[in-house]
Amino acid sequence: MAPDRMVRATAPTLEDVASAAGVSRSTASRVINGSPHVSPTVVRAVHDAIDRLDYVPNRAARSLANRRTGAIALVVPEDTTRFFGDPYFSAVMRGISEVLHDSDYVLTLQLAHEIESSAKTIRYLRGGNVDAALIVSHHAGDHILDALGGALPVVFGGRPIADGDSGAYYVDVDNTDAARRGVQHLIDSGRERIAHIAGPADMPAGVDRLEGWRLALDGAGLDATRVVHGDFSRSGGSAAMRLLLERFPDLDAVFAASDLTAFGAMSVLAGSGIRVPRDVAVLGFDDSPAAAEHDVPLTTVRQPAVDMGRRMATMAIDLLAGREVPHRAIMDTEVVVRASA
Amino acid sequence: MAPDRMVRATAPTLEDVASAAGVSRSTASRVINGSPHVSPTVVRAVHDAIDRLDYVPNRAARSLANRRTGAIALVVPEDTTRFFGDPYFSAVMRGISEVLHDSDYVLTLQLAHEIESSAKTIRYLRGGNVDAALIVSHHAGDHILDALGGALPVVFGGRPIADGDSGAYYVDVDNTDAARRGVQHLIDSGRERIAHIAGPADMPAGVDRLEGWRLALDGAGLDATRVVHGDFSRSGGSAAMRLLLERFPDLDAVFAASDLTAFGAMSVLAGSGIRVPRDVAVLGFDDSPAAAEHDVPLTTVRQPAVDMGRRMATMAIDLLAGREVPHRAIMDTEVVVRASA
DNA sequence: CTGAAAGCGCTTACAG
DNA sequence: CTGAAAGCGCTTACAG
Repeated sequence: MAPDRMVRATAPTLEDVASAAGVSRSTASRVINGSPHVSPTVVRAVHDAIDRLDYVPNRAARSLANRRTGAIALVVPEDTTRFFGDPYFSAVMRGISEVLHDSDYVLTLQLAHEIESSAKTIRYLRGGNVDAALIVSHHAGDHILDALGGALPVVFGGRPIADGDSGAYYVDVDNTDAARRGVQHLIDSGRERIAHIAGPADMPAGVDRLEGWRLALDGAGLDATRVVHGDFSRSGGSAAMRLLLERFPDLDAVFAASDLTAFGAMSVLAGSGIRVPRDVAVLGFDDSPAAAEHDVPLTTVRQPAVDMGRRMATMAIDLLAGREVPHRAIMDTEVVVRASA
Repeated sequence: MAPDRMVRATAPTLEDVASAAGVSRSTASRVINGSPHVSPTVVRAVHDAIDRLDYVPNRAARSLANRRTGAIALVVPEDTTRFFGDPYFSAVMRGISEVLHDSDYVLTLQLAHEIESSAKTIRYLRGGNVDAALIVSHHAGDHILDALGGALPVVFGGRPIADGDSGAYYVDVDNTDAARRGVQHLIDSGRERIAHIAGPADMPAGVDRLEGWRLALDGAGLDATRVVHGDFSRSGGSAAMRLLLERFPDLDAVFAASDLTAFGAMSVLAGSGIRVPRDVAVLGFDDSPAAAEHDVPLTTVRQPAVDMGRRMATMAIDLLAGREVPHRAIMDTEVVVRASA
């Protein structure tokens, strides 16, 4: 077989496999696609032939014949600098990539960095280039869904804006409750003047976490006015912390809407000679890899980002397989207590 | 036309375009592929038909017929946490994505996060699923090239390890000279005890920058012994800085092998009450977006990461188009002086 | 359980 | 400059 393999200039086709196994093309195809109605002997023979010939099905031919592309798009409608700078997104992406890697789908990447490129992306998605789309963003809205017009299954990472009757599929956490529980930890450990560096007011994750903070404080009869908006970024956290210090110098705790925000805040606190957690407790949100490694290990609300990515991919695959899939998957969160609070 | 479009359940094919334009399928195909031998009138008619029908060529059919996939793979053989945590990589990726977005190629993503998945990646790349591969890594070696066996064009981001007669294509900067010039700036501003937090000893970028540091110090007759190895990460920078402070408490400057490393180092310096740049000057490498935004804006050696990504993609496209392409593209660097040094 | 045959939607020599 | 025809490598009813 070996010399045979070396002689052939072109890759083996299904035809080659079939004749090597002594069956028809149809049967070989059935084996490859795992059809249940094939005799064990034949299955054996075909698999042997495949191994011997080192056969890999031609994606294009298969796709043309069965009208599926075998590709799933990952769409990133965020500012890419921010996207890549946020460990939450990397983790989600990793989860997606893992699942797809173990499936027969390939992952196609669409960074919609420019405004005009988003039209191009829509065109690409509608053009039958992929079987489904995964949209990872903090603020993707329904307009994308509308623009897609149901042309293909879409799964969002994070509840899309204006999720009403849109029937969108998404995976998320209960940001409100997660934040509430995190802040409750602050309260339980005796903090009374708890500030919040919120996320953007136009993103569900930002709004919901702010709401959770408020709920916890209200529940404890504490003042919920010490709030400043950040943008989930590190530098935004620094700026917000400076503002907070100026406006509410009496604060004894800060709940940052993201770990990145918390890091920025902590660097300002350190620069101001304020000790964490002695003077000010700091609570983050994410439990990114850096949280545990920080100088002062960060107490934070963990959301299972990698799992969320895995789930997104799995939902898409299930949808494509025609399985029943719930529209929303809400993952568990957990308050991870370390040194900062 | 409109009602016609709404009635048809299935997407228009080349056949539809051809008949709408009153030409044969062959001719329509020629127009679409920009063949020079078509009469202007016909070109017009076909384009009109395309617009009217909102025609998008079927990728699979085209690929099957012309034996090209129209896809380029982005392979990331790095620990993904690190990959996404490093702004250099995001920038490269962005550049790649931009160019491909404007081309007819789609970007396919292969995160080779697990050891075993790398075999799968190789299989995928060899299996005719993509036309070319872009490998972005700090330490990709020739074994990948060997494993690929010349099955498809490959362009590396960063000089691959053991780049001898391998004939690899890559884009990079002259790390040695860039580092040398950066350190020279430190020397020119009067620093005399200049330490270095190096990158890993098994990565070209780490080794070359270390060499550049050494060259500059040697050239000035300064001592080149204050060195500790980091890993390009922020936490690695912190750890290395602590070590440096312990072993060489007299240092008056630090050249960090990456901006991330510099940030980690600066946080330790701040924590130790050491002022930057007054007590210790800090020089980074990258000029990542965060460099300018840092509390103490970072003086650093800029490498044009986005452009490097663009170049990688362009090289691959040129290679696929059969154009002559130099094996290496070395991009310019620049010492960006800000506050930290 | 298996095979012959049609068909997926393009591209590309080959003639003219 | 243009068309008829073959072919790319699969999948999938349709028979048997």
